[in-house]
Amino acid sequence: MFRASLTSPERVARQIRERILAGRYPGGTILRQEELAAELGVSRMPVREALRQLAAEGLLILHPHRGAVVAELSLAELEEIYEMRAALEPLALRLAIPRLGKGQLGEAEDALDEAERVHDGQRLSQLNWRFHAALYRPAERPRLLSTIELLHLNVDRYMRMILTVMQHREQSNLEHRLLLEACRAREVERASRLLQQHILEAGQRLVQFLKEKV
Amino acid sequence: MFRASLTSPERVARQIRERILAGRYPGGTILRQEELAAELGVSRMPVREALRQLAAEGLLILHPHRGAVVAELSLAELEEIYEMRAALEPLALRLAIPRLGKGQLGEAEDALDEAERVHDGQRLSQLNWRFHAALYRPAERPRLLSTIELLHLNVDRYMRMILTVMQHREQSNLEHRLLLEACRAREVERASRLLQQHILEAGQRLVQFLKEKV
DNA sequence: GTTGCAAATTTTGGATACAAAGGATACAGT
DNA sequence: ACTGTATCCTTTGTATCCAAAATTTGCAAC
Repeated sequence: MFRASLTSPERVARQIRERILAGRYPGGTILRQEELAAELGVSRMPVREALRQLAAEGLLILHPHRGAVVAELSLAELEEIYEMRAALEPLALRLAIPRLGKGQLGEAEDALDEAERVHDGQRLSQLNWRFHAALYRPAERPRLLSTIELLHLNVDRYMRMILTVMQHREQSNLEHRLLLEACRAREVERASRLLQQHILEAGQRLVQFLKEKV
Repeated sequence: MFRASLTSPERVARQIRERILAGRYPGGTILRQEELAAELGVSRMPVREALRQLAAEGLLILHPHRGAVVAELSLAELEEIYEMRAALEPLALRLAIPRLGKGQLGEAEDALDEAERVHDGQRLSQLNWRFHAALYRPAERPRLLSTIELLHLNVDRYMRMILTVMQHREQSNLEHRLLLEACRAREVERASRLLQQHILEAGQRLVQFLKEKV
């Protein structure tokens, strides 16, 4: 029979991933297999598979015989990801709106409500994804959804930094509320326009924020 | 210093990938590590990493403790991939057209010329990708390009089947020529409209073809 | 002091060996 | 005959060990 039985490479991958996203391993960090293995209480073998997994997700770059380096995202690449999101997410939303039920709308609203109360970066990032994913899921496009998720994953490290800036959060919340209303009203065109604009503007704010931070 | 030194997992991944795309391992096939290892003259370890790589590419599904299964693409998923391509490729083309040089236009044209003479499925698939990639590359959006490449990879198995059907090829070549002309003339809007239409229609033809084949 | 080379060290890549999980099979009980 | 269960076999998962590659260090020559 089936059993979930999370296998070590997956557990290890999850832990390393979270460390990268939390900023504990900034871009450029060299990850040593032995070190990770010892720290996570496994041998190097599962670590190697985890590293390959994370490399496939775009969080690492594997240099043969030289090790795994945490991927650095240039501002250009960051903007690129937002361009891709701006192309894909409105597509998902368009397909989803006709099938949106009370359940998803409620889930999205709950995420927004909590996001206004909470202040932890990791949690805010989770809620942000939950909001978006709830709206896209009814489209029933698994590949599209997981591609979008991967893009989110890749900007998440930087997202978390700006998610604690109050000005950004207020603007973002406002846009989210407007988007949700458009979805409720089944106004496909307006919703997808709002979403595209929301993504592009969030991208611009993030790039701006990172530029100033240096 | 640097050395290319293709590492075994990559070699192994490439070979398995080619077998999947060529139809030698159809969807649903269970891949046994030991068997692959023996056949490719390595131990199970590089095979495992290769399998993980291919799973990340979407060609396999890894079931913990139960093995790797070649991914089956339902017609719905196939259409989904074409929807994604129709969203992403016109974006890449728009960004690329202003920067298209003689080099890329020539490369694209060469690919079309050869595609009209050649009849081998694998080669045709290569040429088809070369044509598209040549037009997108000047956009200088590496993630966008590799995402598109991944989508191509995932439909390639089915593409190869229809690429030997003369009627499809003629239609496709015609559309490619029109697209190339629009690019030469720097008509961004027309070119991106042609491309989107080309992708959606190719997807429809493929779905139709596969439906009839059953 | 700087540059070039070579040995030594570190670190990754790959193979073998062992453990554990899943599935198949045979047997016992009803 | 059928069902449930225990055991065996196959296959995957993980650890350990050895080999190969890359980096670092030390030494020598200029």
